[in-house]
Amino acid sequence: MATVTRFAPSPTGKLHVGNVRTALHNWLLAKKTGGRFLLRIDDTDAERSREEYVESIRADLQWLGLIPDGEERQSLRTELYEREFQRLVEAGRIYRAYETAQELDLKRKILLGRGLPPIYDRAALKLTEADHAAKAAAGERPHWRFLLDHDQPITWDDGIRGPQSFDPRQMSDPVIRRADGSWLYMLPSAIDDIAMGITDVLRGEDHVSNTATQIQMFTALGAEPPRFAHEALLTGSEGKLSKRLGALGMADFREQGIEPEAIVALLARLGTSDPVDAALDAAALATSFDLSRFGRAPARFDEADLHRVNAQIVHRLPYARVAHLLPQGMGEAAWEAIRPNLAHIDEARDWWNVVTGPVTAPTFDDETRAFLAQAAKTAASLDWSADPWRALTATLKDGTGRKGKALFLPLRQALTGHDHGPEMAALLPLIAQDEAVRRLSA
RNA sequence: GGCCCCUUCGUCUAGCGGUCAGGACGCGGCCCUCUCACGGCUGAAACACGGGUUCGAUUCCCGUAGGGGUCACCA
Repeated sequence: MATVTRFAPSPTGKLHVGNVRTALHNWLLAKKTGGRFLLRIDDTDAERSREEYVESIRADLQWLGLIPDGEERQSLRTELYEREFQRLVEAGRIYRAYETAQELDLKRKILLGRGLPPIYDRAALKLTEADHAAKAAAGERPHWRFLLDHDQPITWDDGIRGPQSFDPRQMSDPVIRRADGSWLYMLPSAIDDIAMGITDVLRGEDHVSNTATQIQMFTALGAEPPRFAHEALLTGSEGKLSKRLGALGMADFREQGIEPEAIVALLARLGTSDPVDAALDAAALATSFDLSRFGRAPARFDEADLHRVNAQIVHRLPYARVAHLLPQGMGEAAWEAIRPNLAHIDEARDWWNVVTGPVTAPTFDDETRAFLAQAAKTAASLDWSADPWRALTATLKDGTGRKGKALFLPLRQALTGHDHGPEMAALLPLIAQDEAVRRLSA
């Protein structure tokens, strides 16, 4: 059976590096075997879900090149949840409860105070039909809990963490539906994973305890649980996922001149034993993607690393990929000449301005001015279409005896106004001959 | 606080009782070179701490410290 993975964000905020990393890994896991990667908008929480975030999630995935092979939206699937819910009620796996949030909170605090784990006491399970009728008569509507099977130990072989086992007696029966009928995360997620044919659930380790209870849901729903893997979370340079990093969205990176390829390349490998590969094509990263290479300790995300990878990526980007981002008139030859000197694509403009001019050269001493005057004369007589830089420097070398830095640096400075920059052999042909002569004569 | 996971160069990590503790990124040096970048060579750089077990611990066990996660009518 082909691999089917899913990325299931709740649209309560913008995607940050942590989310994106999980999305990417799911994409890689699916594509590695030619499987499918699905997007599921987990918007059961109507209070916190916002349409603008749904759109920004889609846009960010698009930008990153993580195109979903399908999209579902939980708020549109409540009929399915209702059906499955009824099945579980009839099977006795869901029961009614009436404690208020405040009461539950109090119970938890009491348990905690006595040094006991804050597990729900199942008081509502002991209610009789008469009790329920009385509650109803008093206008109290129940919320609903999933009944964990205490006699069924929970185990799975985690793709990253290895064999896992949980004792359901140590866990609370999760509330799955509010009194107003709205859904909580836990059950719809399991129902959808079944309905969508998800074979592999890869998510952050903040979900391991959810996996434990959801495994019982899969079983109760009559389905074989998918494979699970939980990756260690990312931390910022000062531990945790810093507030700053958590708040940084893809749009912020975009504005900083970070290319999606750089984010993909770094996040694909960070926390694994594979070296970062500045690949332009995410599919190439998928081939070597392997859960067994993941560490179990939280990895640090360093923005400086991202900028470094970005520079490597920019140095490899083909003209076709960037043409629409370049200044008017800047062609492929110019891009290839300038590209190695860029950390960000938009810096191409600076070097293109050097090509088109005007440039401001430093002040030269008399001897150098004489040399440059001779260079101007030579340049004027050259065939500009035939490697003018080589011809120019060769002629001047013979004519003046200058060599090395003394030969090249003044020419570079006069022609570009800088003492560093792209290779002159590639840059000079881009500068018009008369313009070059003018700069050398100035 | 309970439970779970984790701790090897600055960073990401390999290691699965005996290794000069390896690689990658970064950093230093050299080479290449008109500059920057690339590339090549090279150098510095780590087993959190304390007890065990063992002929021998980075590796196994216990403890301490530290980090992360989780214990919601959030996802």
